[in-house]
Amino acid sequence: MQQLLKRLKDIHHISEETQEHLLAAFTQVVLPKNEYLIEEGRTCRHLYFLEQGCLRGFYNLDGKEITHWFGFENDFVTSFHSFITQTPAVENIQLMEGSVLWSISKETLTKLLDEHQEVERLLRIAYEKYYIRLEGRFVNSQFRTATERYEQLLQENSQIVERVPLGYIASYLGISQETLSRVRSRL
Amino acid sequence: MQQLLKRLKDIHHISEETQEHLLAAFTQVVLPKNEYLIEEGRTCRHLYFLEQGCLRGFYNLDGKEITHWFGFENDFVTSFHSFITQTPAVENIQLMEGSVLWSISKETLTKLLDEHQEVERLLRIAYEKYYIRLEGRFVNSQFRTATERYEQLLQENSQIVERVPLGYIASYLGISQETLSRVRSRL
DNA sequence: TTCCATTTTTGACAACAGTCAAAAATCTGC
DNA sequence: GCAGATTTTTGACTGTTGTCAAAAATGGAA
Repeated sequence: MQQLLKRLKDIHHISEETQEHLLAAFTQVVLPKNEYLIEEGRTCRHLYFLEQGCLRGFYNLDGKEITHWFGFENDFVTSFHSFITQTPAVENIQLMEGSVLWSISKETLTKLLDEHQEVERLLRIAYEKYYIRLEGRFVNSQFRTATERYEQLLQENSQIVERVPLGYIASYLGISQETLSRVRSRL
Repeated sequence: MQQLLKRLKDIHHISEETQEHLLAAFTQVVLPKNEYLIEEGRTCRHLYFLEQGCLRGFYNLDGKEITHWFGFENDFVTSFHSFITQTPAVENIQLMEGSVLWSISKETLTKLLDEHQEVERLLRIAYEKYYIRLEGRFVNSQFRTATERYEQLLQENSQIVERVPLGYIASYLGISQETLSRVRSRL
């Protein structure tokens, strides 16, 4: 739980009192490999902090599974669209390893936001960070070739390459598994 | 200015008092076609509300201009990365039509955030909306063909097609101008 | 209206990436 | 350690898109 607290404090300063309330709001969840955290069609009522393990978000397109993001240690994960709008998720989130997570419900978070101005600010800053991170990924994905994207992944996110099956990485990069295999053998 | 107020109120309820402070914080800016709002390498110190007109964000990649987003009436625009982190912008923002904007500086916004909890919440909710909008665009851009992306643009954002030169749209969709021209002639 | 600059279209060709299919390698549970 | 399932690689072929170059169309200013 110290990990979660550290991550929160890295985003924005939190008073002792708010720290206590925040930590009390999270519940530990331990799940085995391949389990689903969120399933398509169901509304996502929790936000999770991933303490240990890794997972992927994917959706179905023309019968194929498209993995569009990965989560690792110290990430906050959920289907953001579903969690924010409280509408059914279009994606699935599945554990790629047995994982330890900390969960907070939408209601509890809303309550904290009302009661602690610091939490409101913390969340605003967290969204800022997440926004510009997504923007960076978007720009890179659209305007670089498959090989360039893989090379960049190797440099900036080598743990993905080490911990994730090639097929998932291929769809994450927006290319076929065969092409990725060839790109890799060329390097 | 009523347009700006309406847009803010659509995001989240604002008290009369906060409304006054908010509106007083914005300054009108009128700029002609082709003018730059933000230039690559300079740090962006303002957030803008676009009341009338349209503009594009683009950056240079291997000597080519890549337009990666457009702004139209009622959009909040800036180089978010530069504005949030206060580091030099990697992108340019250029007016595609003569435009009327309302500008707020980073310092003024920071002050408002400190003094009005409502503004903090409004901004948090705005980021939520912008985040899930970007997420949707990301998913579509990476996993659909050029033709599909253009068809979707026609359906969901026909004003882009009507108001923006084809060359800008092509790079927005991540394809060459020639390919877009052929896609269009086939429809 | 006319001229010039800009934007869009068309053609020919090359390169990159996708698909289908099968073989090879790797991982898992017993 | 073995058998079966899963994952990765390889091969042959196809199709889409990019590039370069030139022609056609469009738009704006005088």
